[in-house]
Amino acid sequence: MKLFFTRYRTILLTGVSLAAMLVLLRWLELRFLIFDNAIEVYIGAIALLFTGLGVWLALKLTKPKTVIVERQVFVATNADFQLNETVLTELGISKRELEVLELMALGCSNQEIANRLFVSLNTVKTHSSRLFEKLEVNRRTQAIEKGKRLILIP
Amino acid sequence: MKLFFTRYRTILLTGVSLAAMLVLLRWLELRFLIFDNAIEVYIGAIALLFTGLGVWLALKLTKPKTVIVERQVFVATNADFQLNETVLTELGISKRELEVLELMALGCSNQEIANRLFVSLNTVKTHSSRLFEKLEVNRRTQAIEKGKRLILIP
DNA sequence: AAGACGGTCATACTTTCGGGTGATTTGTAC
DNA sequence: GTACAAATCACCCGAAAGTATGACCGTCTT
Repeated sequence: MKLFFTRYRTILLTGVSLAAMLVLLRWLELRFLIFDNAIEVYIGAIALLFTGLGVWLALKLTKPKTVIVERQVFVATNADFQLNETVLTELGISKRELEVLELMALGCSNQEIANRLFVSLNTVKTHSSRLFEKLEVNRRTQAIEKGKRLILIP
Repeated sequence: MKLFFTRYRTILLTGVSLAAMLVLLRWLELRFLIFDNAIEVYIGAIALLFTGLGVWLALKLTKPKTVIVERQVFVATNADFQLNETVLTELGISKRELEVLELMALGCSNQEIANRLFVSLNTVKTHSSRLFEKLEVNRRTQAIEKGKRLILIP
């Protein structure tokens, strides 16, 4: 139950808020029928409400406009990186685990890795902890160091 | 196919729920047309209009979200490590801070660094936190990555 | 002498990590 | 068609990491 809620939280909340809005509309409609001199207030409320809805929709659905800000960065040329697949198979490290390791080495937090791989934070934790077992380390920094030594990452 | 679904689940479901909402609105509109007078149609038009206004407002007034793209400037591959002292002095990184960075890159925890340098855990935290400021990073993994790129550590 | 700087340490607090456990689903190999 | 590995996700809890702030003490400079 809790699982279901966390998984579809956004959708549920969206649904609930829409429903609430409809109820509110209905209520306003009833009030309007009773006090029929309040039409301007009613219209105003509607306008406000749906302006808000529009803003929300736009913010929710727009893709971020990308403004490219160039910044010079020093980078060591590791063009000679050749993944050591032998070690990879020997240690039984899966594709996904390697991806996690790569992102770790770039300095990503677990949450950032989760966002990039389109999986949950818990999944990343599972991957990383399996990875640590296979690399026989306890920390992500050690994993990065060992990964570089074993040529699993550039 | 299934992969596609899982990856874009949120987006798909959002789309579906929006579609459902539109259908609902359409249905309500029809009800109004059939059973009631034109006032509801009017209200509906207002709602639509102001939803549009909201969208327009949001799009017009929202600051563009900036995505910083780093342009890579290649630097000679240093097979044998040669500390980049220029960057070191430019960023104002002290000797002690560099030592902490080196040990971090070896995978040491703060406590281990403290033991190795014969200082307290809190001191290591202070050093690392100053280091992060100077390197403009938030995590030790990012510090390691940037340190390697700037050739502060091998 | 005053100030800047680097190094040291502390307290208090928040966030992130990592370990442990259990579960479902899916694709593949047998 | 079942057995298995890989991938996914959840929950709990304690440890580690990181933030913010303040303080003290040498050394070096002006």
